[in-house]
Amino acid sequence: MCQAHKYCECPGFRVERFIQPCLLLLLAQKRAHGYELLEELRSLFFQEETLDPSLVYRSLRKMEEDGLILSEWVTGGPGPARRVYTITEEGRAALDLWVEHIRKQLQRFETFLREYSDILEGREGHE
Amino acid sequence: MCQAHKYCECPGFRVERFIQPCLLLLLAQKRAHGYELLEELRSLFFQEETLDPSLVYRSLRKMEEDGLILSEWVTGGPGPARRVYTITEEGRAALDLWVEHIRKQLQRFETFLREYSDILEGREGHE
DNA sequence: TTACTCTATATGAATAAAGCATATATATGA
DNA sequence: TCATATATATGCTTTATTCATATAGAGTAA
Repeated sequence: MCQAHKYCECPGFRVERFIQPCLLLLLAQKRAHGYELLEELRSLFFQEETLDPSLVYRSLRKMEEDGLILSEWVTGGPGPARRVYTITEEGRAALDLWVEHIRKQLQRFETFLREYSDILEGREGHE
Repeated sequence: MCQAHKYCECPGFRVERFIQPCLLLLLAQKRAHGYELLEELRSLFFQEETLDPSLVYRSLRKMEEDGLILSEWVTGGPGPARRVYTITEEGRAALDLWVEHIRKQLQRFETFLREYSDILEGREGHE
């Protein structure tokens, strides 16, 4: 097994994808179906990284179960039938709470990178 | 069940704790034992939030298994025996890779918060 | 000396999140 | 007709996290 793979992308060496808040964010902008959301997630957040469609579809079903979004089947357009999702008021409230968590986590990341810089400076100082 | 609890701290509504990179970061600064690392994690990153000791100890054992850190028992000090960890070269390399991932994730968070601000402005614009 | 607390490490069991493989079906273009 | 893009979904497995609990040394207060 490739070492870089082992320490880059493998479980234990990845940062959570935060799919759920991203889906709520996109659905707060406009109603959309799963495949559309998958494409938007890829272009907006996960560019080069793989994003498993099953994770997106499963997350959507889970969020509907929890009352954060609603779905309805739309037929008649091109291609197969689409399940189109709409965010609920509960979903908007959940998004607002998510934002608080993401702000906190962002601060943790900044702390982390600051501490890391200090270590690098320490290394240089000893040269 | 409390709704705020359900949508704040419960599984599915939290941001990954990134314990492993934090442990590598702290051990890149100085060797330390688990309990010490637990306390440092709490004061530096997780202030008010609960941090389960079992997660820390289990992460440390996993990282030792993976060759990122080494441990030895230290007795003779006050209190029970401590298992003291030292980072390896492999561990330092893993930390460097983690840093890249955290920078990327930080950018995603910034994108997320920017998009969220746009939605809020949209709301205000319609008033 | 007993009870209590703090320090210190660890495991079993359950649940949640994520990844991998795969199935299904429609529509379109070569 | 065959391949590809669109679109959704489930089964299985692994990994991460939480909760509960066990163990034990050392210090301190009653």
